[in-house]
Amino acid sequence: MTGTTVDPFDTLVGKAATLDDVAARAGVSTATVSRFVNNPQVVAKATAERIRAAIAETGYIPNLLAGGLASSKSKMVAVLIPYLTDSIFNDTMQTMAEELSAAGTTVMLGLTGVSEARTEDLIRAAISRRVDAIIFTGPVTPNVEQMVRRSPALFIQVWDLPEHPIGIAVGFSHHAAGRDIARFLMSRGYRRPHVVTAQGARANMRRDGFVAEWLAGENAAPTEASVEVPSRFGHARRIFAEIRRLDEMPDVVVCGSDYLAQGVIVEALAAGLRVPEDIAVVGFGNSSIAGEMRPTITSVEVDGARIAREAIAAIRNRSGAGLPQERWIDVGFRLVARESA
Amino acid sequence: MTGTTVDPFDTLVGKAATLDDVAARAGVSTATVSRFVNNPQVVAKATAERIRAAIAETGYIPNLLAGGLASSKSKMVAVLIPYLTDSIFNDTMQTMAEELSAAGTTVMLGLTGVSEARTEDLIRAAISRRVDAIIFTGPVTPNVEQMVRRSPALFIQVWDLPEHPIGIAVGFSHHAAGRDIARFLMSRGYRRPHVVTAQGARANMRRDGFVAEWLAGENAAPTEASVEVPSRFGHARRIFAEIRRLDEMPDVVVCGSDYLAQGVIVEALAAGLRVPEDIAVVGFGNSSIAGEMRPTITSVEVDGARIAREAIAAIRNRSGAGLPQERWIDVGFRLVARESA
DNA sequence: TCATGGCGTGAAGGCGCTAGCGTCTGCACC
DNA sequence: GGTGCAGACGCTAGCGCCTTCACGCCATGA
Repeated sequence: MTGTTVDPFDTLVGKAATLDDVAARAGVSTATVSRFVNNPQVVAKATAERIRAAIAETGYIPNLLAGGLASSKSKMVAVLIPYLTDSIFNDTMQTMAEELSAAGTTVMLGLTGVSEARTEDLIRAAISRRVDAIIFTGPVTPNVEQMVRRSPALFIQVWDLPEHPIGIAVGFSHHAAGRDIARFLMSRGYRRPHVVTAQGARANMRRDGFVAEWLAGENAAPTEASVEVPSRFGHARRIFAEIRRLDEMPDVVVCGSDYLAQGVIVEALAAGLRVPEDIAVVGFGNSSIAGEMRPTITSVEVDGARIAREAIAAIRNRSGAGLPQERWIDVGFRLVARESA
Repeated sequence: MTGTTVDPFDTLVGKAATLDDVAARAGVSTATVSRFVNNPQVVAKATAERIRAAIAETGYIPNLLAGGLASSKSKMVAVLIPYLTDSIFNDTMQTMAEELSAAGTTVMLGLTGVSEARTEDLIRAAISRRVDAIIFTGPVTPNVEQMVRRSPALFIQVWDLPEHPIGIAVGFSHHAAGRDIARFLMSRGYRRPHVVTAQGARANMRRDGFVAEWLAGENAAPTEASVEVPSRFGHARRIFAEIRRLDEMPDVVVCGSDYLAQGVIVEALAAGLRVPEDIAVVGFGNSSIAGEMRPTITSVEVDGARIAREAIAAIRNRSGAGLPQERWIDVGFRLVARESA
């Protein structure tokens, strides 16, 4: 099945057809072919038919590098997220990629991790390609801000609502989400939460929201733990081991993602504990697994797909009429009570 | 937090600097600046320093649309996978995106789903952007084959080793993987496997490999079930319910992904069964959860990161010397026996 | 001293396409 | 038959950059 050595170049036959080739073949000017490609209804029926045929015969595929250069519109948007695996942004990303390509827009994917240098490189790369928009999730460094302000690309910060967005923001208040989780747990009578926070700005905002509300309720301070981002299933072993070493077992574990929550449940069950009777668990993100796990996981639903759609609408809106837009789009969140807490 | 209406355009200050601006400021020709940007070591030390300063002062960011057009090299590769969520390609994708952007190459992401039309659109879009390579996973339709053969882009099929790859292939034999799972289960004394296959070419090859080997061992035919792709955690409920309705309970469930395997384990445990004593489970892909689940999941390890690296090496190799390359790169696989079977 | 050869640089011609500006044609109307 | 008016189309000047070619300069060796 291996060993044969070939030159993969050999598949190429001749040179790719250009607008000129098509135009010559159809007996029209390049301008008309260009119009046909970008705006078919402005060319006459008969001409359109000839051009269509010429394109089919030549196998012409437009060169968007040239087109983008000439029109200074790239029909490309960059989407920058920290991780792909076990990521809370998965739904957003999936919807984004689906809807953008359905609309004929190319998606440039960038994985920033937690590195500022990497982030800046990716922003620079995006601007280099003259993307129409940059969809971004994460903290904005001064360098990034400067580059972005200089660029005509629309800058969209998603999954958060910063006070001073550079462009526009589509997200929700993480502080409020944390607060609502605290209220929910208090209403259910939980007394000793253990808060597991991932090392990231947004997770910290939720944590602060939770703790502030919790303390406002005249409760003792919750115990806490921290995990690296992304907050994954696999972190659960250590987290659970730590919990067992606490002086007093918490009665509920507040997790930064449903994957981590799932892991904690698995560990608890394996240790012979009942969930939620012996220990309750709360997730975040309402990933599909939250409703599918046994027990089902109480979580905070964030409509990732809607975030994607709002972002895309903003892009379309701007490239169209250039209307003034809302600077913040709050998609809210919703606590979904299930079996685990 | 909302309501203020602004024009996000207001962030733009003037026009982006071009090569000419930098050249004028540094007192050199555009050719020299271009050389500095693409191949710094060929310009003299002192000149380089002047150019560096000019770039910093102007905030120049190269226009890769123009650069690509002129050089007919886009420094961009398209990566086309079916899904992002719960996908077995996640590791490959993550590594791909990390290493490519580290190498200054832009990643164009395309989600093909299971639609041939969508796939063809994405291939066309990739060629439109004159990508250097297309990394592809899935069946190749005649239309795709034709477009790809006409294009100078390197076509790399990953996660599989088709008999007649269009460009090159990086993967492993799914048939052999299925066969080895069968052998493993026979050696462990299992008698009644239940095979859950996702609706996809590769999954079917594994299934065929499994069944052929199983029957060769003078065993009764296994029971089977099928799930939509991607084979996810959430499918487990239905699968498990079906299993319970079988005349005879299987003693092992062979799953198309670790996520599904995880789901089956959760269902089994929730039903009071012991894993693997009452029912064993085998996954596929050796995702991180396989080693983290309780019980840990027996799975087939495929080095997704290596697939990514081999693919990238092939691209680099070709754009460099253009050496003849292996047409097939077999990264193999490895059955990892753990607690669940 | 003079040829030789690098090395660093500049000039100029595209790369393939778009968009503004103009022209031409056909048709309705007077 | 002349006029006006669109609709359809062609011309042309770039978009910003890369790359070949040629040139001048200086160090080297004979």
